[in-house]
Amino acid sequence: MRDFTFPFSEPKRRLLEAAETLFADRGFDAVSVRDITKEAGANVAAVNYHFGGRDGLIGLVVLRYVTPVNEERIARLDAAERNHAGKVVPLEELIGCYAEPLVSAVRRSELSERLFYKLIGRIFSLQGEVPAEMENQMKQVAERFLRALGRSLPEVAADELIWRFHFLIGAMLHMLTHQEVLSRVTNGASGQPAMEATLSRFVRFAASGLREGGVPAHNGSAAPSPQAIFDF
Amino acid sequence: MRDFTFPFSEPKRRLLEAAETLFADRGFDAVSVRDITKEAGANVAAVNYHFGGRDGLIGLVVLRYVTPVNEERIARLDAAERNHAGKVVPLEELIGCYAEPLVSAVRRSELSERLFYKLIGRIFSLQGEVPAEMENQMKQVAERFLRALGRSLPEVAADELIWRFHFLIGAMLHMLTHQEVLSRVTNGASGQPAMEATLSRFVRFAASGLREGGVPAHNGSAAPSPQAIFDF
DNA sequence: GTCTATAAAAGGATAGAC
DNA sequence: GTCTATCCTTTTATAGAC
Repeated sequence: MRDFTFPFSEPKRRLLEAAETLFADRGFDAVSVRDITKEAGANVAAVNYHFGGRDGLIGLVVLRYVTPVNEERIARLDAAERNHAGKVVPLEELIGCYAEPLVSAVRRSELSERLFYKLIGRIFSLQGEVPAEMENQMKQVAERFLRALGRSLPEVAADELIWRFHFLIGAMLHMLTHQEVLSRVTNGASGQPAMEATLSRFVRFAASGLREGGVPAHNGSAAPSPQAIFDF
Repeated sequence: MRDFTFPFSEPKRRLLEAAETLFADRGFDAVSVRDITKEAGANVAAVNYHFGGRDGLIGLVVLRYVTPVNEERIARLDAAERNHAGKVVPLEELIGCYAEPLVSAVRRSELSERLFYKLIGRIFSLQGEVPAEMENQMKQVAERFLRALGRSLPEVAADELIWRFHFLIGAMLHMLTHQEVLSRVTNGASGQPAMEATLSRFVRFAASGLREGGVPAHNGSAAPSPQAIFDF
């Protein structure tokens, strides 16, 4: 996992931390260079000197959050495939390899859980304007996971699997980034469950959706359904 | 379904249309009042006169897109429950009542499909700063659909169902708002399927996830599973 | 590396003529 | 209702002292 914390001088680190907090809270567009330098106790010129301008800072913030997550995803997938040596990795485990690095990243972050997920949401709603390296990472991760998922779900066509994986990602991001909205909209009926419980719910939901028409649940040595059922 | 098109004068309508296009394309924060008035061929003061300022315009754009969708959701759910007179509405049909109004709204819109979904994405990434009326609508819609889903899935606990519905919403929004990203990330392997096909995939995925551990597919008179399975 | 001072542009809003 | 002209604030970026 790449370490983004070391190569930065103290003022640079403070600027970065201030930027992350403010960007998370108010959104990239709503935070000015002045807001950041003021919060960091630096002068207005500091952002230009250290990051080459506002856009350079945004790009760095984005990569600093996205890169460790994607690297951990690959590392965990490597480990899972090693552990199952040649055999198929259970679907729930694959989903865990993909989703959990996002959850564990919050612990390494200086940001609060609330702000961290808010920042993730803002990064993914940048739409077409994400840094090129972030999209490269997403490509590599998607390719690896789609290959692994394909081995676990041989009865699902490749393009069908892509879309199901896409749905999974949407559900995962929404789960993380819209917890507060859910709580408000349901008048608190969603509860305040620990992230582990929510993640477990998500994994079961997603695994079931990915299988769709195949075997309904995974219990170790269950035989996979020979054919996907399309009855809708 | 409320009609937002009638009560506006011609210049007001032009301003609104320009605002929607620009907001969709560049994001709310990135578009200035001057951009909008220039695009609409009006003068700078027009936005303030007609909408009481920039924020008023944004609020109107949001409600104009969200309200008809939510009203159609309720109308379709009403119709479905009427058609199944007292009996349980099939899960796939409920999901359709929720998701399809978003898809059919694009046809009524002056915006291209691409821009329409981009705008939807921007609205939902406003996070805590959405208009109060939008959140009220979301509350009422969620309440109605959760009740209906609960009748179709009596074996699923209420809070569990809330989270599964939350996952469904995330998958649906991501499906609509990140099609282009998916295509780029998969090097075009996701194809350019018609929205009907994608929606059908989504309905099957979501129904399967909502059932999770219950009966794997719905075929008319299938008996519901007596108990949800929690084996993860 | 860090700061102050300042340039140069763009932002929202409004007063008042028509 | 529509327009022009203008006010005032805030923005990014940089030049140049320390």
